[in-house]
Amino acid sequence: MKKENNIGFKLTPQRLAILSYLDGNKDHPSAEDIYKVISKGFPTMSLATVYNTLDLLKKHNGISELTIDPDKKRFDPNTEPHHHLICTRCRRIEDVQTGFDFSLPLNNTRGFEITGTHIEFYGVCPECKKSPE
Amino acid sequence: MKKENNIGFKLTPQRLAILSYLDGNKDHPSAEDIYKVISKGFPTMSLATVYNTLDLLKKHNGISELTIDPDKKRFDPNTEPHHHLICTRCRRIEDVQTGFDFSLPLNNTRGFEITGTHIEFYGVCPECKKSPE
DNA sequence: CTGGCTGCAAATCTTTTGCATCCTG
DNA sequence: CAGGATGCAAAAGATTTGCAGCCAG
Repeated sequence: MKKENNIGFKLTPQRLAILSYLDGNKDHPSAEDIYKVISKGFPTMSLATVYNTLDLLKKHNGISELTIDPDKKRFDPNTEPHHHLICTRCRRIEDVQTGFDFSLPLNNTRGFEITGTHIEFYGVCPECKKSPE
Repeated sequence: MKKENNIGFKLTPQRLAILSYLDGNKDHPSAEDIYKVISKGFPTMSLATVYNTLDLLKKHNGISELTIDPDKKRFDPNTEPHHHLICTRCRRIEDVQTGFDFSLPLNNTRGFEITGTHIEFYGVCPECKKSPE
């Protein structure tokens, strides 16, 4: 079988490692996070390759890039529309499935043609609530 | 923007320049944007001072930091709760006043204690709609 | 005089890019 | 051999930090 998938790029061992790490991952990892984990069992992995692969996946709609974290980009293998719960203490990010979709009242769109909506719910997660401040 | 800034820190000329530039500003400028504008009429302004002042304002709730732009932090002198319309082509960001506040259904909070909500509406602004792609 | 502020430069951190090398077909 | 992929290192951008000098109270 050809080492090529249906969307036009080669599935090299490095890319497979990244793909399998991301598959089903709910941690919204950064490029660095991904690199650290994968390079343990895959010493030749390069950070540049991680970024390359993430770009590739982004372009092919395999992942989405989150702008939630002010310090770095995070990536989400869940490309279905959904929202996020963000802990303001530990920066944990959890998915919130939609099912309560929300539209901007038409008189408020300022002439924009709306193509998507993302809601961020900020709060304190159960873990952090246990310890004061 | 809150004008209680006398409490706790000095209003130096540099800080006043930054404050007056931000006051009422609807452009959601980055630190660099602020620096570029102010340093024209204020040649001794330093980028570090811009960052220092922005940090100070952030701590005193005079501004909020937006995580909307993947490439850099942007700052918003409007500290009232509100949401944003983001043009995916030109990256323009416009305010959307609330008035349709939105709560996460209780059974979805995953144990988080919600403290705030921010909605991002993505779309194409009137200007960008004029020109194809 | 003292402490806070400024501005410069250096340092950090994240992300991108250039390029030589290495497959793989 | 050709083209894509990898990995290293350098570059680029944004932000932070260290520090000496300055200024106001």
